[in-house]
Amino acid sequence: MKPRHPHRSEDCRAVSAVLQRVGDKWTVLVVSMLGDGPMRFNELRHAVGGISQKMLTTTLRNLERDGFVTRTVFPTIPPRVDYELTGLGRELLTPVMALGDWARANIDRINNARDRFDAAAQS
Amino acid sequence: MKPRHPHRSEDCRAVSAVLQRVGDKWTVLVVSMLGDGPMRFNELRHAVGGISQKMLTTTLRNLERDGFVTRTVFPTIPPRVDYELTGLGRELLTPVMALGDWARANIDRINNARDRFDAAAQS
DNA sequence: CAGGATCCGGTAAGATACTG
DNA sequence: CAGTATCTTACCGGATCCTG
Repeated sequence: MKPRHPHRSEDCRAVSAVLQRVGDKWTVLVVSMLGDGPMRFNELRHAVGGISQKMLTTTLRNLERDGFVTRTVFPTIPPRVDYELTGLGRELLTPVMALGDWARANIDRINNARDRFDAAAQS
Repeated sequence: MKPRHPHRSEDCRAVSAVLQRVGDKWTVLVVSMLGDGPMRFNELRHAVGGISQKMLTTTLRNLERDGFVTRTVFPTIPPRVDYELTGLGRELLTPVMALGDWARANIDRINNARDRFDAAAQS
């Protein structure tokens, strides 16, 4: 009687790939910050906090590559670059936020399980 | 007029931490396989496909540590170990599946964006 | 201001061999 | 069967310095 949805290997890989992008160290933070509207590089850097400029650059490049953000350069002096979520990026935000809400709601349970496991492994 | 939900730094970190666990290379595959019911080690290994026994072991240990799966040892010969999702694990499956569905639905758009970006970067 | 270039350390990930 | 132990490789993430 189980629903038994297929688990097509190919699909699972695609899901896994997307989750790996989303799950890398900074992506979610950056995307959720951009959820409030376009931001400049250093503005983003400061808002996220604790990210190096290198990692912010690579994170943004990857997001741009996958079509989640647009990069707009204003050829002024000093230069100015705006990053903004695309439609795809905003759509991504929905399931990610859902997972985020779940995480917030259950982080205590996870931490408790972790503490119990570590305590049990102590012996 | 934006909703402007808070982005409490602490919360975002927790979310990010959970996403990193969920987003590591094999976790989603393993959890989704276990979504159909308990499985043994090698059964899981074969079902996932392409995972080394070492990575499967560490993935399962981490999932056990965080309270997502239980590990049941039958002291028979040959030994038998069943892995099964906990309640927490099954709850996790819901938002993860939602993200998975989104990923399946949009993988083409992502790949297209990627191809376009790479083609543009060619010059 | 926004980043490119470079170096370095830590850890993830795989292959292989061995064990209860 | 279900791991553990060990080794090697690869890449991630950070720090620092430099440029238009």
